[in-house]
Amino acid sequence: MDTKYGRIAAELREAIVNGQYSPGDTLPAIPELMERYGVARDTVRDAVRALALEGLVTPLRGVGTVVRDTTPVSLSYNPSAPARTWREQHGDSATDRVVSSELRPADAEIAERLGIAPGTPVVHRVRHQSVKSGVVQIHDQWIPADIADAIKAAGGGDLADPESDLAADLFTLMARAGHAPRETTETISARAADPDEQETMALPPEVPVLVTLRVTRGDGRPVETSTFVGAADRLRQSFTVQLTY
Amino acid sequence: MDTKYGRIAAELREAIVNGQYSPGDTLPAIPELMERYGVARDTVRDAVRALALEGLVTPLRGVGTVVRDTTPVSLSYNPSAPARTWREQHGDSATDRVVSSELRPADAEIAERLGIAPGTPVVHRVRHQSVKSGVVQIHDQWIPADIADAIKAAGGGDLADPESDLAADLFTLMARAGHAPRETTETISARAADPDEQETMALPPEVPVLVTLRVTRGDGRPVETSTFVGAADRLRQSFTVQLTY
DNA sequence: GAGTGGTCTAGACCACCAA
DNA sequence: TGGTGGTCTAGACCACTCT
Repeated sequence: MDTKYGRIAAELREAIVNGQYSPGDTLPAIPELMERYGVARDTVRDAVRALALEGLVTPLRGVGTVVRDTTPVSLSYNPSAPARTWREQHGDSATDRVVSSELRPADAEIAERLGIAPGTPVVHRVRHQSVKSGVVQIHDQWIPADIADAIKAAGGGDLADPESDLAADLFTLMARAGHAPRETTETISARAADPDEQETMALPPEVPVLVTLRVTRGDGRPVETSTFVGAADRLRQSFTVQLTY
Repeated sequence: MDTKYGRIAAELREAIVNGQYSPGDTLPAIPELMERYGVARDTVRDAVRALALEGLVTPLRGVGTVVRDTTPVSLSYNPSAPARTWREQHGDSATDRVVSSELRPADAEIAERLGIAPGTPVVHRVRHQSVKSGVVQIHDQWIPADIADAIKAAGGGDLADPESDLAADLFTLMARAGHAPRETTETISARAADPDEQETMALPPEVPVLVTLRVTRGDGRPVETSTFVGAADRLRQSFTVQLTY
């Protein structure tokens, strides 16, 4: 890059990856960078925008340009033990917090994913999955109300109550309640983050999100569907499939 | 968005999704938009940049701001028939072209993925996988040279020759040559596109790429590793896993 | 209130492409 | 050569956060 803002971005990038700025630190303010490099305000902003685009920094009005933590977070799909919890995968400093859980009528998209009529009651649960540096994935999950009822009847706990401590992981509870998951399909894509997502995960607008749609089927019907949204520059999703040749 | 550039972007976005501009068309030039909206040049550019960030348009110097084709392209992973070809998945207008194929020493990363010593010869194949509107995925593949030799000896064709027509899909050839694939692991993430990728897939710099790393193992050793890089706003990758509860 | 980043202007020059 | 987008300036005003 032989532009001014490109050179400034390169210098700042170098300083960040070399550890001269640590995650949480703020870069020098725009007026200071203007003076240091002898350029106009918009030139500095172009440089900062380039870094934000790479996911290295998050400019915050009234605060400064904050250096992000870009340590990768891996999600692995292991068919023989697919329901490992977030904390089991990421250690004790990780948290998986249920932020809401309620009974609602299914909208058109969820109804289609679950193979039910729109308006049928479903339990909608939202979790924020975090590592030390903050929320890295938002998990929206929908479960048909009759399956939630079966789990409650089997002593598994009340899914629609965000305060309820469940007796085990959801798939195990489903199995105990006679709705054992048999097969799961995930569809992965990426897109720009919406403002809500930017706020919860402290993402600069330029960092995309990895979006995973999951539909889990039991015997003859879907038992659960989920949408996972995570910071694309930090998540790695892996899975293994057996082949027959 | 109650900024000027946000409103201009919204109007242009509306016109694009409504079909007033078709893929390949150019938006009105910057000076015309300046006059139409009564704003300064950089305000128009901010609006155009927002659209480029969403993957809707690609500004090209000397040409204009070109509207992109954003039809989604789905990739599905079907364990019972995992080696479906690109054309089988996407129809006759799709192409899967081998752009290079050569014998080379493995670099450190590839050696690690294949479990061999750095410098061991491997066949490196590069394909461009396209749909009607252009290249949407770049597939880099590495195969240990001894396995390529075994395939050649079994009459499957010369992998290192980009002109060679192979007798069947690679995994089938491997099975015939005594190196049947047994298991494959894919790791998916997303990141900004590098300049090469931007050029081959006609991506605006703001559109991220979905990156899939694949390692395929046969009996006791990796038989192949691949890197797939595709336009994240167009690709959907899905896979299905059987569960046991 | 002081300091931060966000938006916007009017004008200039440059790099690139097509006819 | 004329038109396109890309960069850059100097200055202004605004929105937001923190103390």
